[in-house]
Amino acid sequence: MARSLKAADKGRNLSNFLCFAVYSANLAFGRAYKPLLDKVGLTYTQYIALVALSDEDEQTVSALGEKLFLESNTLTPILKKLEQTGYLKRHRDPADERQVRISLTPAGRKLIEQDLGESLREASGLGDEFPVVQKTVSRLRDNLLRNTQAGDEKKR
Amino acid sequence: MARSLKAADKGRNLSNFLCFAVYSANLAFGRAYKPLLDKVGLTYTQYIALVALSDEDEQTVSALGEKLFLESNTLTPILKKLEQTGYLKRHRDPADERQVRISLTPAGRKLIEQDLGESLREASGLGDEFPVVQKTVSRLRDNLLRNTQAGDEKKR
DNA sequence: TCCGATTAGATCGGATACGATTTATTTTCT
DNA sequence: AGAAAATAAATCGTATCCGATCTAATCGGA
Repeated sequence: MARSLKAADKGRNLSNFLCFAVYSANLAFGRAYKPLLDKVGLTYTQYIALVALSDEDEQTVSALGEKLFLESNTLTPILKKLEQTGYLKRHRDPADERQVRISLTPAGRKLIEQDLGESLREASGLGDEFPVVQKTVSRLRDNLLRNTQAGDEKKR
Repeated sequence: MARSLKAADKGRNLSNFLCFAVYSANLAFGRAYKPLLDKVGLTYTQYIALVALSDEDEQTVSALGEKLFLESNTLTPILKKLEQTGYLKRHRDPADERQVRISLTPAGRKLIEQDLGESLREASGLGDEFPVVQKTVSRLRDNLLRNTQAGDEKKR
């Protein structure tokens, strides 16, 4: 019954890569959210950005980027699109014209109140493990950023 | 000691979103791999594709796509790039000219043998949990695909 | 057999990620 | 005060993802 030691057992097949599990789970989340988000005309990333913005009004682009692990090169186009769609407003901070402050509009806030992802809690099939997995994966992320060059610019 | 019920406690702040944990962990993996992959001139997705190809020679694009949860619209450009770089070869199947067969070159196989991700096992900080998390996240992915519209076209 | 349906890849357009650079503003240092 | 350094956001080019469409090859039924 024990399998012989073929190439696949050397630890290099896909299922042995944690990075692939995370990569593909992320794709799966994107697809699971798609039908829900299509109804409100949002993409997955746009939705996540709105959730982060619901924390607090008048956040700057970099503060938001810190929560989302993204920078202005990625965020600026997304925020401009969300402004066009009417879910948020952007304006330069009069006290420091370099910064752009972002706030949800009532429409944006209303959208977040709907808790679109709730139905996916069941679809995850994790049951009581749900919060544990959440914390574990978050810890994994933080460890990776801390223990690799990925977080180096922060340390300087 | 108990916090009062503010907006953040209603379950909609970022840290309560499993999808965000997965999303950001995936970003973190991409950044952790980046310095390693830069040395061999590969991107994160290209590397994952090579790992999947190391399973077996002469895979078709759709067979590879099934492993990676991707389709030809995403894979074709990546595979063409990897062919240019010299890590794989593509050729039409003479028995069915619709299909393209893909195999690693010796250079591609040599690259995979190096086990580039090994050092990240420690950086993940998961210790003995590593294989458990791997399985749990894979299960999460499979459940999401099965329990949502995301996997619907497969059922028809 | 032959024509419509199916299948496998490829192509195209829109939306992220991200390194590198640019612009505008503010801070710092003398 | 004034020039250099630092900072915040935006811009640009490359590489994914993905829906929709296209093309070429194969299959299937009357």
